[in-house]
Amino acid sequence: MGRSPCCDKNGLKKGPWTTEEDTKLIQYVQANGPGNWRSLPKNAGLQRCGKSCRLRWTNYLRPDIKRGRFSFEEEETIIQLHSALGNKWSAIAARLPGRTDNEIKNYWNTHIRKRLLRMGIDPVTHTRRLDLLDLSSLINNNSPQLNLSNLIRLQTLLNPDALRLALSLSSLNNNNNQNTEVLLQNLQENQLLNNSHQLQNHHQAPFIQPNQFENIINQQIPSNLTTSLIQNQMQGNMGHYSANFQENSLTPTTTTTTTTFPSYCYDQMKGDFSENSSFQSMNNSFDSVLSTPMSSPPPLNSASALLNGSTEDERNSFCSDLFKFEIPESLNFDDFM
DNA sequence: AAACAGTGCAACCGCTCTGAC
DNA sequence: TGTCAGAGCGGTTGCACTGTT
Repeated sequence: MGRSPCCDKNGLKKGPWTTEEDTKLIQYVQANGPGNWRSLPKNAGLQRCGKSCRLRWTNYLRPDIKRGRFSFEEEETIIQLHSALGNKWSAIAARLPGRTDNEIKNYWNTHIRKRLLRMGIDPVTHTRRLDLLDLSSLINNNSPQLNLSNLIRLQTLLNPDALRLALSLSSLNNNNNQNTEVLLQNLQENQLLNNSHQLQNHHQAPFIQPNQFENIINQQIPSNLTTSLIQNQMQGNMGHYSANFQENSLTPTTTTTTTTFPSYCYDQMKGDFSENSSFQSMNNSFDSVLSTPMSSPPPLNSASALLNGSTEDERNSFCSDLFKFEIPESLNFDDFM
């Protein structure tokens, strides 16, 4: 006849636990220790099934449970462990003292998963979902040059820093197909830069003008300059990728920006760079940054400082606005259909 | 102010897996 | 080897809270 049910469902209470029930369970477990859950409700005078008692104890009443919101470090740990372990919540919980598997699972499903999706990252595979932002449809790959009109249209959608970076990167290699690929990758990556930039400076960087844009496209940048520039930007402390594209940027009018990332973002950037031979030299910089011990307080402009004490919305916006575009009212969407 | 929708979280359900006996 | 209890997991529900209309 198979296994008998763990408890007689009839007559047993369900739903939220009362403080009285909690007190009974705590007192019983303190006196007798956890375990023997099937007989516990009867011995403790509880009208609950053993499984309900076990879940209540392990997920809520255990003295070592840490309540309250997840810290930024905990969140990072969850993401990194999930990328390695998958949905093994108990294994993840074992590495987060005071957190339960159920709590982590709920937090994943209600916060992190949504955030990753908004970032265009598949929460299962932890890889970027290109289908969410298929910029390739906006650029004519048959053109020997990057299609200027399309790029100008892109400029209306993307922060100018993104395009400056893209154009800088495109000068690294003379292969146009590869250029386009690199451009597409880094246009998306640089949404990170823009988003953090906005978070710190609380204002929108000015858009460059079309005539400036043509000058940018026509300008040739020595590849070693650009590479060293980007390498220099990776000398941020505390494991944060600090990018300052401004001093050597292609437009002289904007202010210096420093950009920081959660280390989770480094993995993505590092992976992206490693896929392209033009950027392999950057990997050492990533490695040195990632191996920097977190031994001193983070700078005020670090992601930790920004996120730990900020609101949930702010934390969301830090990573979730990666694909947020400014769309001018005059934009004709038919052009993209 | 009330109705409604969206969100977060505790708790539950059903199932599988594991280890002890 | 089969049974059982405990543990773990994915999915779901119900409710309280909050923001919007």
